Amino acid sequence: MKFLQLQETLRETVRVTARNEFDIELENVGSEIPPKTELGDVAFPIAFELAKKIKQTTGEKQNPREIAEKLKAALEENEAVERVEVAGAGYLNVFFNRAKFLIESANAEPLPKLKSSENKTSPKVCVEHTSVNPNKAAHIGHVRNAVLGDTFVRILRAIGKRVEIQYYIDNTGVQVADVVIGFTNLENMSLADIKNLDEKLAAENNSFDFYCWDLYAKVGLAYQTDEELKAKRAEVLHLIEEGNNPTAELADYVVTRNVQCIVATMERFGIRYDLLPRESEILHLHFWKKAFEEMQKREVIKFETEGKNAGCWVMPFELHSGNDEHDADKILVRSNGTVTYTGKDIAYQMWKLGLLGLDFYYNLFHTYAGGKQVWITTAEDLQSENVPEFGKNETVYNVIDSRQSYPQEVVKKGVATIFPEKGEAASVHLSYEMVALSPSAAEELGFVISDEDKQKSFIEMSGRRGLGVKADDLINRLEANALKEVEARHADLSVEEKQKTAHIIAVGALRYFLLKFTRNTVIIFDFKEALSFEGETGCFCQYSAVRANSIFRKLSEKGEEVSNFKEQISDAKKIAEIFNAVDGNEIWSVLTLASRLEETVSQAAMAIEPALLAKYTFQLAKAFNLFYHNHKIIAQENPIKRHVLVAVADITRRSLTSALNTLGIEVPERM
RNA sequence: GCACCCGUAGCUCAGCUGGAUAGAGUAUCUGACUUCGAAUCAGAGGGUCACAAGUUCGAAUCUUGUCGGGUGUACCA
Repeated sequence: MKFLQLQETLRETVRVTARNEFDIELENVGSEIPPKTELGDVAFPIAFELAKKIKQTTGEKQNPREIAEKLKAALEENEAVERVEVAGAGYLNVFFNRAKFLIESANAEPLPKLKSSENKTSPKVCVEHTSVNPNKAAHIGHVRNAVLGDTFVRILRAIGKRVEIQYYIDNTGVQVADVVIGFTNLENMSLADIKNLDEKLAAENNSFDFYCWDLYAKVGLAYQTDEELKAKRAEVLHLIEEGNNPTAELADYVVTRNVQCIVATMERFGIRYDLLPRESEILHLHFWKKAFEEMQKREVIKFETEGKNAGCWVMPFELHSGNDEHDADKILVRSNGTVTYTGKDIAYQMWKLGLLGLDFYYNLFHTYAGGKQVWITTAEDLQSENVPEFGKNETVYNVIDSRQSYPQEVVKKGVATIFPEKGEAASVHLSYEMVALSPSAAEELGFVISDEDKQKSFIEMSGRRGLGVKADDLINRLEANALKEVEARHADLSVEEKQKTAHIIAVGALRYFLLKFTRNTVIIFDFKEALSFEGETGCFCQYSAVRANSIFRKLSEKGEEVSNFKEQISDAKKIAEIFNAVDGNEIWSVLTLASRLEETVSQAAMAIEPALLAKYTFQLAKAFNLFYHNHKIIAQENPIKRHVLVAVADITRRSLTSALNTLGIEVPERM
């Protein structure tokens, strides 16, 4: 809608007037939403600032109210503006022409369809998220990562960006080695045995990643007493990295099966990927070697010949001053010649930004329902056809929890040091705080909590300890609860419809629960709160949209279609009377709130904060519920008022639906 | 030690680049289904915005300090 543009136009008017009348250049003109509709639709507390600046430049003392009067006249020239009031010590409160606004909004899209997201030549950005190690099932912490990443993707697309979604597969890390050791040493299984087990699990309706979850925890436990087993880890890790041997083959099977499970889990939450880049290819296709050469050529790393880092290649840093215990420099190549994770990450980041000069080979990994494809990298050229163009991104957003902000800083600064022409702005760490368990939630999961842990306000989840809420378990519980509610309300629906509805509600509940917290808030997981369908929840927002839709279903049954109403919304004078009536402000405030979606999405994109959109969606749903209770639409007798109410309800439900979809939440038919 | 994050109602959290009377949800209490759907709505109580100083027309928001909590600071990933 045109709320955003109107606000920008008014801002420009303020800027121009300040220049012409007072010879003052205003860089950014702040605006705010007045606390009450009665105080206007947008306010500029700019006169105070102008008074100060005039005094600074000319020494002349001017009354803010007089300054505001001059701006008021200029703002009132805009025909979308009904009037401007100067309030308090110098607030400029702008009131829009309500009837005109409604007429224009009735036919506008809540989020304008932007062509550039489909334009193949416009610059592309990359969002990398999920990054669950492929050795176990995903837990709720991983889901926070994926939901944040996925929602940010939807926000970027809504503002017209082309986006590439990657899930990095760390298939040569120690976690994978640990599970491999579990299979080969604790369970004495061969690859064939594992395949048999996999089939058996599938037949029993158990999943491979859940099995690995338990096995990984067992290995962790065994390490505590079995030094010999722990020593085996380095050996297995080396074999996996090297490739082309039975251990690597076994590891590859385990990894691929886990990735399949995790991709399927995420699909349940509406999360899909474009590409799964694997660490093994970064090694085998010599990405690191190329990056290393580039760093040497540009002289941004040095070989230490003495001191405690002797024999290592390091990247010098002044990130933090460093002291006796901790070095300021970051080791990229160990003294034994192997590359650290951060080193590999720099090479990967270079590739993502199109700076490496090398590329992967690709193979189709999976085709989603509806035909969308997800690709995986390979080390050999498999002559795949119709491979999309990956990499070469303008900007890269890495969704990684805040505990990794130091290595992320190294990657960002590292790449920027190697390629000053690209700069630091191209690498964005989309950082967020972890999901932890309250001691009581951990006990509820059946874990024995130490006295020390009981004292803590929260307990970190740990794959190694098998401590965590598994994503599939949680969504299963949510679906079961939702199904009970749907059955109680809509017994007449078919089983499929009930299940589909329960699924949509469950996803809405979980996604909203994870998105309503701002990124740097630690979520202390609480079952009661996460499982709730009441209050500030996704379900609340969905319910609001469902009720709105049911009004239009009823209207449609009576043969009244929305398009007819739009045509009848034309008589500005009569519409104005409705808005000027006692309950006019209430109707108007829902309309203006519904018109702020585009602005909110753009704010969420700028601030990289999906919670802004989640909060807005809830506010809008709440405003609609109030409107719904106070105004009977179908029964409304005054025809003009009825048209206005229908138009406002329609604009609101479309905005609400768009907002929810941008959060990855669907609106069911009935619930 | 150093770096980053956090401290707002009993609890869980919002509060945008400083702006009008600090807001939600939840919990507690009270009311509303013969109505376009009660997974809803209305009302009540509940605050020294950790503490102190500073910046200014104006501070929960910015600066500094103090206290309390978290995370990181690996030749782990």
